[in-house]
Amino acid sequence: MGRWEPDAAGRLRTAALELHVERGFEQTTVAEIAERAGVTARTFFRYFSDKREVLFGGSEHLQAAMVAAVESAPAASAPLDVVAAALTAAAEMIGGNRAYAEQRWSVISANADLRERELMKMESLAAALADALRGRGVPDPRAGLAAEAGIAVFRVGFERWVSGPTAELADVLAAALADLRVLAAG
Amino acid sequence: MGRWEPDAAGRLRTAALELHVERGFEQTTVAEIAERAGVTARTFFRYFSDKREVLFGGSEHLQAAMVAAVESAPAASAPLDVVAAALTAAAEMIGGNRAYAEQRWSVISANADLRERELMKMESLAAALADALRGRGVPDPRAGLAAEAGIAVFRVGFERWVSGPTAELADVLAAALADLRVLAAG
DNA sequence: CCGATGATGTCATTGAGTGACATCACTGTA
DNA sequence: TACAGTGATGTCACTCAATGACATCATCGG
Repeated sequence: MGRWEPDAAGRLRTAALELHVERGFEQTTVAEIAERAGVTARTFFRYFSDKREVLFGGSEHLQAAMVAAVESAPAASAPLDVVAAALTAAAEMIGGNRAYAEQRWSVISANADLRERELMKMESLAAALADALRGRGVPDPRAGLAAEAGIAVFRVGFERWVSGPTAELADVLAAALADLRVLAAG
Repeated sequence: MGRWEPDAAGRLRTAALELHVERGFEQTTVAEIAERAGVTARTFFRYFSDKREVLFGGSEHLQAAMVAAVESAPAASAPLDVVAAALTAAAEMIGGNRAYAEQRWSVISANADLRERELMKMESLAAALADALRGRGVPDPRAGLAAEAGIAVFRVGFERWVSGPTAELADVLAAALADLRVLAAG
């Protein structure tokens, strides 16, 4: 046992989400989040590089899972099928916590600065996927394109999933990818 | 003639780009930009909602041109062909000033906050294109998907254009779109 | 000549973010 | 047992982005 309550970062994440739901992101100061978590604002910035970052905790795990799915896909798979495997991996990781996803989404979509950060995370994801595709031998303009297209599918599908009626995330993403294929063929 | 030098916004844009090229975005304060432009920092914030926005002046025009291209495309065109028309319109608007685009790009790509804002502008563009496609009768999941895919093509193509050897932006974008079609078919 | 207008300046304030340094429980080791 | 080292946290001071309130003043219409 340490000198302090354990898991300061987790407490900060919880406190932040609570306060953001209660009164909105802009109306919440870092000092207030820190106070609810039982630390000071200085400690907040030791765990999170800025005020927004506290809402984007699991993004490295999601990225790692999607990259792993790309790397472990059959060697013969076409690029977009590999991307499909990455989307399935993402759905497995996120699709189970719809209530949490919805709450977090309501906070993020209500604030422009948070939407910006979300886009940045998606772009980082796309860059990692593109790298992984290049590692499989997909040549350069196509690797980036397949990755970006995959992220576009993810974003459109995810938004439909959190906003719309009950459905499995994996199914929504698969349908969106199928739609993209139809579009490109038409 | 006004009481002050005209075109304060233009002077601020010029001063900002100069300073950002000279010493980088983070190492430049709003007060310094304003001083070089001959105004105060308070005036800077009257023209631009935040420090980053001064670098994204023409984005409304680009958006308007692309939306207009979508709206004036032949009624029989498939969604992705309509998007292609929008990309052509974008290339016409941007493709001429490669030196400026390169300078601006070097500033933006060197800073995470600016890349975030750039992504936000792209997303706003995608939303506007999706709206325009819906206005043409493209049903809802596909409109968003086609718009996002088009923006993905634009981003990948634009980056290739500014970074790579001499080529026409319109050609690079057309090639990227063709690549996307190949990917989706494969 | 005068009052309205609009662009700008001045001032005060809040809050994000950072660097420097102090504190203090716990750990291992002599 | 004592003591130096480590690591997480607190404290303090500071810079700078961003905003609201109010003052200033040249120009324009009457």
